[in-house]
Amino acid sequence: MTAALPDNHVPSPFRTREQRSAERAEKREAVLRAAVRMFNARGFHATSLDDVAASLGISKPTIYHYLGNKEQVLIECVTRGLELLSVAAEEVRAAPGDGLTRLRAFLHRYARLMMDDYCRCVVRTGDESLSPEGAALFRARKRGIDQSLRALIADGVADGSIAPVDVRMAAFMLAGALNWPGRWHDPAGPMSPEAIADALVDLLIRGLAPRA
Amino acid sequence: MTAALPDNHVPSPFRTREQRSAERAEKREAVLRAAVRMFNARGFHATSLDDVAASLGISKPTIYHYLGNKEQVLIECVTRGLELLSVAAEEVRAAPGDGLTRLRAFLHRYARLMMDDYCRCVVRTGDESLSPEGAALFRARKRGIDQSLRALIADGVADGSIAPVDVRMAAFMLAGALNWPGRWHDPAGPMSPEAIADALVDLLIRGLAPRA
DNA sequence: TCTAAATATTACTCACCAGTAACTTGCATC
DNA sequence: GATGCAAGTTACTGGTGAGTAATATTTAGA
Repeated sequence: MTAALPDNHVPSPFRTREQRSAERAEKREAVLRAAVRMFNARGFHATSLDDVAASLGISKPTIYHYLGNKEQVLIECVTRGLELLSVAAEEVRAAPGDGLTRLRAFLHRYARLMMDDYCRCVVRTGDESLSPEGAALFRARKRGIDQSLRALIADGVADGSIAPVDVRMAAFMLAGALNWPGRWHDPAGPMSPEAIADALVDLLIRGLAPRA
Repeated sequence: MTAALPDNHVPSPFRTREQRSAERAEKREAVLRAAVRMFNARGFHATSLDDVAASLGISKPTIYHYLGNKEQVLIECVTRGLELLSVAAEEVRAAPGDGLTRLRAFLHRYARLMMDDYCRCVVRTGDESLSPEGAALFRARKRGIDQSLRALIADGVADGSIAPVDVRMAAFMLAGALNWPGRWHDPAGPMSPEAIADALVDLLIRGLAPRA
């Protein structure tokens, strides 16, 4: 965290412009982090910004100094989560391999991400918490990820590495199964996100029927 | 709806005691039905009892005439949903057949139920909406259903009709995949609950990998 | 040293909503 | 027909929480 300092440098209590701007960004980040944790634990409506502020040892107007209003706090949180998922989707789509290999890679990353605070917030946030404009944006970004997922499935069906399934329905099924950990996973629990992702992806690809 | 009437009977505007009691039950039911729809559409916290009352053309105190408080409204709704799921679980557990056959039957009924208002409410309601006592009861009943699901999977693994999977993880995966329609399914959409259930169960049993 | 911006606070306003009190009307039974 | 219960109403209370105004304090920089 600390940058390399010149010889015999006594750390100055005075900050440069960049340091101040970085500090501001860090504080903003801390607010979002505290907020997303509370939203996930207690729900958006049941969490007051006073609570969030108190958990950081500050007062509510300080939050308004960094973020416009309560909805913007939520939007920033879900946007961060959506960004993580989108990046995963893009990277996998650009990778080589047949449909099933790439789908498996995506599912694995998706499952692990679902145990991240911001991604959990994406799954736990319903449209009803947002204003019409916010909800429209939210839906659009989710649709983008869903379409990446469908494209991967369609590729696999086309190249024969995936069984000839209904693409839309398969995408719903996979999303449901992989979103669920966002609701029940306990970070303090015994299973690591990695192990959970392994097990889930394997079950989804192979199914429950015994292999002949 | 109307009972068989004696010859030449002119319907009386006066109700018997049973009729009045049935009417009361019917009105109570209508309140729950209107409430669960709104809870599903807008979320519990975002729905006021004034809104629910207005949608029925009555006033809020009337709701309190039939139900104790807002939480009790929610509890009645989720209890109805849990009851439907429990009954399905019990019937399937009592039925004959190998593990896979019975599991498939349960999954199918579960998937269809998930498109019922009360069952959707079960999935969409988080513990945070309830008081500690309410949440404990809610969790206990959900655990019961989960254990039925696990028992069915374990039976199938034992008799060889299901691949040797991790039972806990498989139960999580199945629940996630089947709960999801409760969030996205649009009753006005083109696919019937029956068709959705068929497709999902098939995907879950067979997996995405091509059959050899 | 003086000023302006950034950071934070206390102390409010305003709206919404759960829940209640007190009252009205109508039906049913004695 | 008097009495009492059931079903509703209007009009309130009280609490909570989003968002704001006014203000204090620190720090950067001229």
